[in-house]
Amino acid sequence: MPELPEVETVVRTLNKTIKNKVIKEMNFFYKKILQNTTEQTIKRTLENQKIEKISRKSKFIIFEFNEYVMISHLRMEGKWFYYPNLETIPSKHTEVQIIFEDNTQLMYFDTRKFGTIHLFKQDEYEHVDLIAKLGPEAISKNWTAKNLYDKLQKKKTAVKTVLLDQTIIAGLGNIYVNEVLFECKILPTRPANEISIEECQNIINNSQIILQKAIEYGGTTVKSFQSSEDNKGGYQQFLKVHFNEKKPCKNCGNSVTKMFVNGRGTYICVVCQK
DNA sequence: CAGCATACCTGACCGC
DNA sequence: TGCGGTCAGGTATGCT
Repeated sequence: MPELPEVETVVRTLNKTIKNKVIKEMNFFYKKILQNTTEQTIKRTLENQKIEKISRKSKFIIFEFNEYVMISHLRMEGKWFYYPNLETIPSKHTEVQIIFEDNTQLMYFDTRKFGTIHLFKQDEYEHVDLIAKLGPEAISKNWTAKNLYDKLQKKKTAVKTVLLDQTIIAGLGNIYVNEVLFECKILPTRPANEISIEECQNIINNSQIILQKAIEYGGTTVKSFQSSEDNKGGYQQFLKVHFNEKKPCKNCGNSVTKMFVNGRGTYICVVCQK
């Protein structure tokens, strides 16, 4: 499901619904979701503990407890839904059920089973590769044109592929990178080392504008993205090229083309993007 | 190390 | 109706 705006939306929703709740019981129906721990260990560690807050690092959701953090990555289709009572019971694609002391609950669903959960000590997680290797956040002020330019200079692959590399820049995914490159009038297939410093500045500016706006609208609902069961994203209406194959380009009216770059669906206007 | 292919999974959709 | 192929918001791993 999620790129940075969708994950941010989920985190905001979770802070409204489950912050300060104490876990009574955790159930894992798909145990392979646990990457660096076991069902027995995570239950022993987190049951009876309070979720102090939920934060985000790039596309990772961080459930913060007193001494530990549980880190969830939704990958393509993961969803955390809150239910105010116990009437909803786990179903076919429920992988995790967290029941709180007040008999409310949180469930994790993931049809494709790509999502992951890690358990770390609170004071160690920022230093593990998973988190430490991430590049600057696409919406942070620390991301400068010079910084991006220097990184792109070292790569000969398609600029789109490099922008999707989370160790270069964290938070862009396939939808928004397509939108950003369209807005910048840059062909996704251009070799990264041929992107000028002015174009780097343009990529940064447009990434920040697009991601911020997507956050305001609660993300983009593709198929089933929802931050909660009754809350769908609203950014789809602003997509200019993604999902717009054969529709007229919003700038010039030429038909939007779909192609593949490094195996990912890529939407462009061949007239506007150079 | 760079760059590319493949693996991880399931379901929806399309053409025959 | 069924079958086979393709595609989907992501990332880790392994090959050349």
